[in-house]
Amino acid sequence: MTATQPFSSAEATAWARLVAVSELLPTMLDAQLQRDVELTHFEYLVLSVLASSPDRTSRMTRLASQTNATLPRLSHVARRLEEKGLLARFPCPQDKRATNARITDEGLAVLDRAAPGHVATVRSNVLDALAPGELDQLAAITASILSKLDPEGRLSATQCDAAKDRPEASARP
Amino acid sequence: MTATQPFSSAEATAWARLVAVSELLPTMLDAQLQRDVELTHFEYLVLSVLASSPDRTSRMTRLASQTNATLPRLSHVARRLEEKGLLARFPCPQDKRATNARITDEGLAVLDRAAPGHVATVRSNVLDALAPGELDQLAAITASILSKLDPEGRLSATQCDAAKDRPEASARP
DNA sequence: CCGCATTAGTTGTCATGACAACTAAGTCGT
DNA sequence: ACGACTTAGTTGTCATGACAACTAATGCGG
Repeated sequence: MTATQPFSSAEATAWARLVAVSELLPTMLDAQLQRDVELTHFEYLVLSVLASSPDRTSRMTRLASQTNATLPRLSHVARRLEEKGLLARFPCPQDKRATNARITDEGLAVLDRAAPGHVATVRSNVLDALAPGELDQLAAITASILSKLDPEGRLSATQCDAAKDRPEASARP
Repeated sequence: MTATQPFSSAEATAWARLVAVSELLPTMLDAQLQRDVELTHFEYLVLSVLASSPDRTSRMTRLASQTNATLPRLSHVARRLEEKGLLARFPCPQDKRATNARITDEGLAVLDRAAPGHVATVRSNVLDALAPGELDQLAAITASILSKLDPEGRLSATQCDAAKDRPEASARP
């Protein structure tokens, strides 16, 4: 009723589509990984971050920020992954408060089994859709948005520039 | 271990950031709306679609596709919104299988109360972050991705071009 | 070196989303 | 006009995420 017309037509379009993508993309990723290897996309992310971490190990807090998650969320997932034998937790010697998480050999195996299908899904649903030039635009736009969503730059993707520094790293997707 | 290097560095960066946005954005939207008006972002979307529908009414199936949701999901949410008095459901006279959902006066009131804060959040977290030109790039990129995620174009945002056709409509954000 | 604030994690509760199973109404072929 | 098929929607079950409350270890000021 109030006459305020908050978004311009162009803004409304872009916003509606971004919302749709944020809704559909996670669902699709979860569905594919669940179907193929009984893993959540978030679990996959956790494992893949660990796989490319020094000594296959990361502290819970750091792992949480690397995966854009809250600590409680990660803690629950770590327990489940541990029960499945894909991950091991052990106390950090230096700081007895802290917990280290390490991916097991079995975890690596599952990851290797999962990777091809996951990569194919990402390609066919996202990367292949982009016209030349749109990849860099997407990187720039998401960086802008993340700088607002995560001002402290605590979370992984914002630091993702760091990943660019080591292009030879055995980066799992 | 397998040497396949599935994503290029640029791809990995863009992808990681898109994943981060898809993770953080819905959480942030839910948090703001929940705090301010005890509404999920999805509930807000449902109400706002209804508010700009003819006769404030839409059929469940259509409403589901307009909000990028599955029918079961919408059904649950509709029941909750009905319990809160923000929405009314009644059988469609023409097709007795179908159910119409209409937003109530109270629903409109809540929506009006919610809109300013929501719009401000969207602006400050997303739209304001974009450099000139990036808005259109974002619209184009998300359109491309949606054409893969939702090939049939069943869901709202893909049809969002239709929204462009009626720029004077009392579109709620 | 003692107490208070801070940091690291874990656990419990509750709401929400996906999926499957089900009911009911319309449609189509013969 | 009758039985099979399809469409519309609802409901139940289960897993997952957010948030709050809790425990435990560290660090800092006096």
